[in-house]
Amino acid sequence: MNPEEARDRLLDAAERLFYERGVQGVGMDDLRAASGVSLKRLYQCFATKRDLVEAYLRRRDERWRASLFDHAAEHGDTPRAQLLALYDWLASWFAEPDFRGCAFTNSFGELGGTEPGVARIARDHKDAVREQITELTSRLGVPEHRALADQLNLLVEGAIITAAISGTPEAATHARAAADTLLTAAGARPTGS
Amino acid sequence: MNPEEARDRLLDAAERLFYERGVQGVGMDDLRAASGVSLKRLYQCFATKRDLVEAYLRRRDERWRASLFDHAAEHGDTPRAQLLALYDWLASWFAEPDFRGCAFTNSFGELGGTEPGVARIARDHKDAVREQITELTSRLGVPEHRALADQLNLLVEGAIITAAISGTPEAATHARAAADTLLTAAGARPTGS
DNA sequence: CACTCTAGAGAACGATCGTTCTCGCCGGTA
DNA sequence: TACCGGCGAGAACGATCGTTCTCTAGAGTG
Repeated sequence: MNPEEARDRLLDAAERLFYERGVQGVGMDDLRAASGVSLKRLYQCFATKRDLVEAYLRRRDERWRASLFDHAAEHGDTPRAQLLALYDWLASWFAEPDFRGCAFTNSFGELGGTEPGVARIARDHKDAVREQITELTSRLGVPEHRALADQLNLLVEGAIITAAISGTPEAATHARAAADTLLTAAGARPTGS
Repeated sequence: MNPEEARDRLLDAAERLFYERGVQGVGMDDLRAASGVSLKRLYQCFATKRDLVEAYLRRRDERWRASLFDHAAEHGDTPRAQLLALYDWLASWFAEPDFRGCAFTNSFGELGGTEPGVARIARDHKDAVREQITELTSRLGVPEHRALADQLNLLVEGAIITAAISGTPEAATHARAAADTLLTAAGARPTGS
């Protein structure tokens, strides 16, 4: 097994186990067993558990945002439709059987108070999401598009945490309806959807 | 020291330390030191750490909701004003120096995947908050008041997690503005505020 | 005073965990 | 063949932690 493959398998195992059980609920030996990578190679790839946790979060940030905003770009021909498509993506995410909320929110809750690196990665992730939403609202041609983006972002965050803790996906449809109202009130032309 | 006082001091220490560092970041000896209650009495009050964690969360649920909705009742003479007052309460909470988000969200992120008791308490808490918001929207005299309550609740949740991770309190004002828009769109008479 | 009961301080125990070390095996090379 | 370097398996180490146990001192009671 070459080093890149070992690293990928470790990150795959880390993503699955950390997300499912929390960081402190997964031991290095669990990761060895789940990845098939020996402890010696594991510590060659990641000198400490903290390094592995941060690499896991950074990779997840990139993939998660790409998946969300690629979906939006592909499922809407207007900025307004693209913004509403965010909530459709959330709905299908919430329906996945192993959905357990936002990995960054969960990691922040677990480690944010004691691990500044984790807190910073969570903050960077949330900032990046909000920035990409702002990019979409900027194309609506409405005044106060930044304030609108902040409000739409709150609906995204609220839907994720509500769906995670309630265990039901309906928060996505509530968020979508609220977003539709806010878009209309902000002056975005309705698209009929 | 009588048993009730020991219990109170333990719960006070637990609330402060668990909220600040996360459950797994606090040892039983830390709680002993912070509370001044000996380990022997600690285990007389709470047979296991899990029992203490759940008691901490239950007490916090009662106090937190009472504080939020008492403030709403006292700072609004109409249902609409009371609903908007929720976000003012959030703003002052977010500004507290040791604010670190929702204790239930944080505990769910840390332990929800492995401790069903914690997951259930978090779910009960969120359900209770939403129920109390629904109680307020029911007095607005608008159609679809339940859907409106769900949407206002998403703004509350989104504001809490956003303020926690960003470290800034501005999410409360964004949430309030969005709530105002949603209330108006739902047909609630403006109060001028 | 003698006895008993309780509580506190802190040691001890057993489990877990992050990290490192040992050892034996195998592939490449002269 | 003889050597060598790196690898995997898993033991070992040291720290932490939840929980229990020991020992001692003191308060209450006759």
